Amino acid sequence: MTTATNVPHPLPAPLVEVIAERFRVLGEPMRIRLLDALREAPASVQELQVAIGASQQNVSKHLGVLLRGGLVSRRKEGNFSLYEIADEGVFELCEQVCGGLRRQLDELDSLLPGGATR
Amino acid sequence: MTTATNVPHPLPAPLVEVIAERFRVLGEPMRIRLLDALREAPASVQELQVAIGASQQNVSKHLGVLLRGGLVSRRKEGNFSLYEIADEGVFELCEQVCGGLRRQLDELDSLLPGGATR
DNA sequence: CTCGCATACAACGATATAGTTGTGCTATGG
DNA sequence: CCATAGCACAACTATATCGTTGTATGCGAG
Repeated sequence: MTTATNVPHPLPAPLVEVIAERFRVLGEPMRIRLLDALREAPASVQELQVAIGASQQNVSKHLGVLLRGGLVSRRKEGNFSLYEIADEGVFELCEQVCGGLRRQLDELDSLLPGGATR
Repeated sequence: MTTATNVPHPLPAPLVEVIAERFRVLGEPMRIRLLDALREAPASVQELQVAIGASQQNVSKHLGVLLRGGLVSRRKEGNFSLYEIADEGVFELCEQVCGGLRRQLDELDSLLPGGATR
């Protein structure tokens, strides 16, 4: 088991806020793309800007959100700022979301004329 | 293994949008609370309204968002609408988020004077 | 059929967020 | 010392979302 976190129910209000906050940080396509771009290795703002195709300011802004959210870490390397994934768990999160989406699609598929057997 | 979804990288743009969309749906405290309240059993709008302490309209609205997001399902039972968790995977998601939060706290804790040994 | 309850939907104001523009800060090189 | 590159931050506009108010719909009771 990768994560064993037994939480009480109903969830205490502050915890709910924190959980929602983390989801909200991830609820932006550009930030997902940034995290995906950082998947293999740390990168500078410029590299990410090129990889994603957005303005430097916008990339920096979203990286700031990810940084404050604790999802990435920043270290200055000479003239550059190198961003790095702080919690590899985010990829697991994304994969689980993909799994859920796939389940939904399969369910829809089985409702189509012909079902899932065709 | 509960979910085995191998996705290509970089993530194709439409997939990024869909993933972010799902996270965005979860990025609201009230919706987290609704899902948490539905954890054990399906419930009507009124029950959820009481359990959470929000207006009927607001509860119904957020349930609509969850419904359109495919996270809950709705079935009419006489005069009531019974909402039910559609994808149990959301709880796993929340627990993983909690795990990530705990890791962050532990890391911070180890940086305090006295470290994690005190 | 009329009334009342449970729910859904539309419109509105207030707040928040995304993306742009402009600018300041720091490090490197001449 | 000055110029430049890389990055972060503030201000601004447009859009989106939250929560509320008002109302419509559907079902059961009398």
